[in-house]
Amino acid sequence: MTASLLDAAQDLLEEGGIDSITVRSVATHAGVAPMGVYSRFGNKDGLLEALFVEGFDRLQAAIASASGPDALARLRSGCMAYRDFALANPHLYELMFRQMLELELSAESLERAEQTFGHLVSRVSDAMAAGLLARSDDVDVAQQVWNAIHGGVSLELAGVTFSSDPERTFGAMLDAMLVGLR
Amino acid sequence: MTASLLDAAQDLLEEGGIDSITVRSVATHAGVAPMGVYSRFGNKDGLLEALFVEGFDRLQAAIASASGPDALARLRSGCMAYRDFALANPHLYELMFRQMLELELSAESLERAEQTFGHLVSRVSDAMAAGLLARSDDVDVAQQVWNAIHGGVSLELAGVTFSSDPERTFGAMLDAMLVGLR
DNA sequence: GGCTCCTATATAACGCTGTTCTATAAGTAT
DNA sequence: ATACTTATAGAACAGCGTTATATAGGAGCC
Repeated sequence: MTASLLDAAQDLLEEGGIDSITVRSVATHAGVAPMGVYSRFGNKDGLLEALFVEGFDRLQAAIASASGPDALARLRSGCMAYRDFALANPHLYELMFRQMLELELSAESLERAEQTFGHLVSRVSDAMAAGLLARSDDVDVAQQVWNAIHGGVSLELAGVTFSSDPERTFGAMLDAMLVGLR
Repeated sequence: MTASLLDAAQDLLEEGGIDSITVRSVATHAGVAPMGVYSRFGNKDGLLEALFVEGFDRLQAAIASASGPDALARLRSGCMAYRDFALANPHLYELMFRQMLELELSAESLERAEQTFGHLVSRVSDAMAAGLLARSDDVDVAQQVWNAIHGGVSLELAGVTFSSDPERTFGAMLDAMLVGLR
């Protein structure tokens, strides 16, 4: 039941964006009465929070699956996977970062999101250990990288791209960043 | 009348965020009946679009006012001014980029936003002309810079900063970016 | 000046939203 | 088999954006 509600919400999200997720639409799509959302998730925000967590888990898996010949290549590959995930799940990505602004999320949910960031920190740390990035605070550098890739993805999803080849521009930004951090 | 409605909307936006902007609340705050919003702006989206345009105009002014001893310093200073603007007007900044996703804006409104980007392109172009950045497509490079600073600002506004000193981290990201583009 | 027409504003209503309340059905333990 | 707890269904409430209707005000003309 709780899974079917989540599935229904994801379907509606993919199909019609955030606004098409309403308590009634999700419940109907899952073949349940609206009250089902409240008994399972407390309220609509609880349902959105579950989507938030699932989104970060999937994002983390996408980053983790990236590979490469050396630590810096794996970092770069993970960042490209980050972009691929966002472009493949635009509405989910939007929801994940909008909820961060609007909802006050539970400690557990925030930790799930931080775990994803932790993966990025590890990759940065590995690259530093391999001498491929200048040694400094790995969390700080990971934050800088995340800033850049999140911005690139956000503007691309918003349709604000003045580049003819967004993927190439994204890669070029990433390379400039990594060169500057070397 | 149309100015007082805009002022009322800005007041409510600053005070309570995007959700506190409702047709009724804005009209009441401006001492007008709800219908006034429709006669002046067509509908609520028209009002939000007016806020969007005004936001980009103010952002452009903030970037333009930045100065420095050379072209690269002026570019960097403009980026820092970009961050200052966003932190000083968090809800307005959120609205500006959310509307880009949700509303389909008029051609004129989009052009106003593009003018702001044009200022950034000019600063990049100047830095290239002065030999302080590697010569390449200025629009493409400006996009990369915008990606990075928008991401940094967005995550900071969302409260997703694992750095102890966000301003320093933002500056470090910017420097890494500019070094990589040299 | 008085009358007509047009425009703009106010009021009420419609359909939608999230949420809550009440009553009914189902399932379990004794 | 009965009693009690739990979950579900349905209606109802306040708020939202929007629309339709009715009323007031001002401009143009005789």
